[in-house]
Amino acid sequence: MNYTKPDLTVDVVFLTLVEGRLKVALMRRDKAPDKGKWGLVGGYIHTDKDDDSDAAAVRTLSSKLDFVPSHLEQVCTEANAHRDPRGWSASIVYLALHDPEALSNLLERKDMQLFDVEDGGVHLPADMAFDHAKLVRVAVERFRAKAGYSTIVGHLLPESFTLAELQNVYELVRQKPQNPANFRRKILKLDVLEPLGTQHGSGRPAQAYRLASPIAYFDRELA
Amino acid sequence: MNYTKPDLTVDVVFLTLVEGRLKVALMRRDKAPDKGKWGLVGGYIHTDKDDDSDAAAVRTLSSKLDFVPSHLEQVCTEANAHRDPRGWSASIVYLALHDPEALSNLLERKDMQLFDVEDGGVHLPADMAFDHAKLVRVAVERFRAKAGYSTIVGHLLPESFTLAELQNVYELVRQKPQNPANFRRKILKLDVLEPLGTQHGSGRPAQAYRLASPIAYFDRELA
DNA sequence: ACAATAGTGTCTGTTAGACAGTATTCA
DNA sequence: TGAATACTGTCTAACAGACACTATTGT
Repeated sequence: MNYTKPDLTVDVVFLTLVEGRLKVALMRRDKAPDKGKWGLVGGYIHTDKDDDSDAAAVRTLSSKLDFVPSHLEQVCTEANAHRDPRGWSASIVYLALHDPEALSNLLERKDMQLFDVEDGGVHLPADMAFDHAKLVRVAVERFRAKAGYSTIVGHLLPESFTLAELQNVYELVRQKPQNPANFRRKILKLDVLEPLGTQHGSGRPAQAYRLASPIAYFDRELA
Repeated sequence: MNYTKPDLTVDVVFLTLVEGRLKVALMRRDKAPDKGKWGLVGGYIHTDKDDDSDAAAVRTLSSKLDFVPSHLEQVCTEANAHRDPRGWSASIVYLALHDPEALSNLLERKDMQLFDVEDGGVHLPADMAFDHAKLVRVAVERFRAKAGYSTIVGHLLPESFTLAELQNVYELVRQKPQNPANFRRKILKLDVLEPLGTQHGSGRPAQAYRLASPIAYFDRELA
């Protein structure tokens, strides 16, 4: 058994929704390699502190952003000889989602910024660290796909939301307009929402809902 | 940066279909730890030989089984402090599929055997190595789910197959009987099959097909 | 001719999509 | 009262599921 062990890291693609556009949180790297470039929130797995890779992702988010998002799931593992100039390396990629409300204080940090991932990522920084542009693309693709057959998009909204808000998020993520009457019927029939109070806006007040469980799956594409 | 690097391995859940039952290929471990127990086809990533983790999976299959399956995809990565008694370890889990035809010669090897994964895995060996029982469960679950909205099950059949054969596989994997007339209409309308010649059996000969592409996805559950 | 398997026609209930209409609030 | 937004009713076309029927082979 003579071979060098690869490095093992976690990288988190943290998405949120600002002004109707999907954004990813990137941090400016303060260390070589790729110092100064924008990269994902990530870091080495610490075998002395992390019980498993999920815990490593949570610890990384806590320590770098001081924040734990409402949804976190593993996407894939990117592992090859070329992604890091230092040599063979593996990164367990996570997708994180949270509503933007709680993020305002994070945005004042100079080393973190939200970048628009819409339009195929043309608004991302031109020279991102390592293969992180690809990791963003893969995670966003997975997210858009999963949005079609699950309630995952609920995590981009505050806990309590109206059907109009939910429909709006579906439309943004799936890039397809929905008919309000049909959207309402479809999602209510799925029985995944729990009614809360009413929410007041500029017209008739709307019934508020929350997700009955963190995530539910459908057997057909909803939107 | 002071921490010990975790071990990084690939483990392949190799499934095939024998006598109408889904089987997984397991090998008897010839080394400690867990020597003598049944485990997945797997091994360390060799940073000197493997360009990426997919290549490591292929090399492992080639060297241990002398065989490369028709379908191979990454499922997830299981990474924690407890799965290997030697310490923190990460395994990139792969799902592999192949029709059983080419496997007959492999079955004569004493260190490899096919185990039935049906009925919730009750026919698997009682004491499997490491967390491999869980890895089998996760990969089989993923496979059954993906079978519902893709042509992935085609890889459990020879390249050329009839609709009756395909329907049979769907029924086995999804554990739900299908109406032949409706199944035929649904799958043909999806336009994922390419007609070949005809295949003769004990009644009227059937049109043979093959997958038009290695895998295609549907927007609703097919079966 | 008959058994066996492949494939088609057609009816019915359910669902998706379109869109008109009603309900409830605020200014 | 009117603007704005929430919600409901209803029509139609498409589709899923059930099942009766026809087609083509081997024996």
